[in-house]
Amino acid sequence: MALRLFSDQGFDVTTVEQIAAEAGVSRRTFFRYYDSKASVLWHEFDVEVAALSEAFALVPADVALMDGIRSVVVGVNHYRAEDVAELRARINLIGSVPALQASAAPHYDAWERTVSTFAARRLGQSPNSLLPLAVGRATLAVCRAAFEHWVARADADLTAYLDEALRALGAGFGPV
Amino acid sequence: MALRLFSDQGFDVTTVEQIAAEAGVSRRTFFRYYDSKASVLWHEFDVEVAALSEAFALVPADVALMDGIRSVVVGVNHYRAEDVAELRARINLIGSVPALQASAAPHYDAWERTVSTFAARRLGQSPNSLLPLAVGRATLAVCRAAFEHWVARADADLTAYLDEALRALGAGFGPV
DNA sequence: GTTTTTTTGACACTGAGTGCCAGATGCCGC
DNA sequence: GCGGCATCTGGCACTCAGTGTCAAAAAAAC
Repeated sequence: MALRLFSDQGFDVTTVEQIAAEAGVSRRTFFRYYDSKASVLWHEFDVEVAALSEAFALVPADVALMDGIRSVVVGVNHYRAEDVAELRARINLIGSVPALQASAAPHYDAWERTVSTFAARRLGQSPNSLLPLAVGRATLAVCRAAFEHWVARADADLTAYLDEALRALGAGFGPV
Repeated sequence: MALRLFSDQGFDVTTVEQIAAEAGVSRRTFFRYYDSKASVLWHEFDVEVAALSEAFALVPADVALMDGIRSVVVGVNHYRAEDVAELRARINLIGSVPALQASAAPHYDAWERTVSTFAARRLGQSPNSLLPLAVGRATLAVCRAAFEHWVARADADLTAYLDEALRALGAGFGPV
């Protein structure tokens, strides 16, 4: 499928024509199922957003804000062993191809808004207030750092990096 | 110039042909000075990255990591009163036009790397290590929240929001 | 089996971005 | 001044993503 084409020959040189042919449909039909060439890769990510949102609803009220976020995010990012190779390929592409980084914004936005909504509830503020916004953005930021760090080295579990990054965030990256 | 065209009629419907005509050059020449239609808007931002990098070099060694970051970022974001309107227009466009959000990645990346490099020096680690990466990303994340919050309401100074967001980050968004 | 609705493919079009080449423009020593 | 040089510019042609339109095909409903 598309992921293999992108990984093998590169995202930029792969045309929609090719992807469509691989899938046995016409170019025009491809664009009826996906908004763009890049959006093929974001489907899994969007699924995670939905999972995130469900998991947040189950966090007990006595868990501290950043602890709740950390447990939810780490929990949602447990992958089956047979899916890890594909996950790595996807994150690697997203992290290294400029055209794919460019396509990230709306998906990141939905992810962040999910966290912001949870933070807003906990803080008794609107999701558009400064603090909830900042919490949502910062959470994704450190997770992306963990994702990329994990892809760069094969040495540990993804969740270990996520946990470390989110703990550091919750501690204000200090005391230093 | 381009910013006015984008603000007046919208980014998407403004063609490079128009911008080039406005500047009195050909379409082809436009692309010799700018990589893309969007990159016109990022020049100022890239200038800030350079200023950031210089300011970090002057931070005394006894200032705590997140305090140093906060003072540098806030210091770099003091704008002259006559430039504020243009800044608002630019941030507003960047925050609301999908095509412009998509073009942000390389510029954000440079900004983040500047912060990561400072954090790495302070932590005695490589800029590619998990923690410095996370600090750089998270710092931009909360600043973007502050920028957008500032654009949405006209009520306070930009630096006040930046300061608030960065203080919250340094405190791990707690205690809550 | 016929009508209605959905899905698909073909075609044409816009506009971003790039490679290529020829002409214009500026700059040097002489 | 003038020829030679490098750089800048504009025109042209091309690829490819993405979109609108419409007619044919395929499914679904009756």
